[in-house]
Amino acid sequence: MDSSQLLKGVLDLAVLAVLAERDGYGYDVVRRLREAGLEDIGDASVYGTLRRLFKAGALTSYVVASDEGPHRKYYGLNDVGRARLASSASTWTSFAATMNDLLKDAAP
Amino acid sequence: MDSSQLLKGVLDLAVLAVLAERDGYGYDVVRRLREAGLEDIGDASVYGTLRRLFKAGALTSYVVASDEGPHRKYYGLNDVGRARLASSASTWTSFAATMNDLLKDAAP
DNA sequence: CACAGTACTACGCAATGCACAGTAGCGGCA
DNA sequence: TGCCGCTACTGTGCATTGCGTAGTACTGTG
Repeated sequence: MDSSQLLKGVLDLAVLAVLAERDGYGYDVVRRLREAGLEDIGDASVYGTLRRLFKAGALTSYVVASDEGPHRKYYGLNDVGRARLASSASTWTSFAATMNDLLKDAAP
Repeated sequence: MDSSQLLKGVLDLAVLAVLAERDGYGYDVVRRLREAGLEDIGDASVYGTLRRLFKAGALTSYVVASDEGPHRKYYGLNDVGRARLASSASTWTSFAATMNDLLKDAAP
């Protein structure tokens, strides 16, 4: 099964979760998500998600010059983002529990 | 958070799971999914999924007359469907585990 | 200077859940 | 009889969103 569809609606949550640990810029978020196990994630998806979340008012953004490459656009959570993370996380948790029950009944 | 996006890529799995318990027709599958906890599921989504899975060769289909309403189009798993259920279930399980780890780190 | 790695942007596609509308059979009720 | 509500299914079109691809641009290395 292609796991890409599983990310729908969850990528926001995943991005918020890694930014909750510490601020990060796009390329960095991609690497952290891949290290966390989301290996097949596309970089364009992450950049798109960051822009969406920022546009939705859930993230702060500041540019930092780097001496190891181009400038870096850092993102961090604000109050809206933290609230969104909390609410999304609880929705995810109960949804995952429901799915696990379903699967348990089907394949005991 | 809107849970509808969470269903992306998982509705197939949920439908396969309920059909693994026993054959069912569209309306019945909708009810069973709602009882299982997927309360906001739309009926058109389920009918669409059943058609998609059938077209993909994962389901058998037979029509049964009913004396309590219109005819009922039953669906059941075949070998392809069972294989798909097993593979999707394992993908889901590991994906869910990854997400739970991510969330645990973010909100300990 | 070519090239690899880093970092970001923009465009368009494909999958899919869902709303809405339509068709149709059945039983109950006034 | 006529209407309503429940059951049951189909078809159309839309919105969201992850991703592929291409393009821009900076830095250090050989």
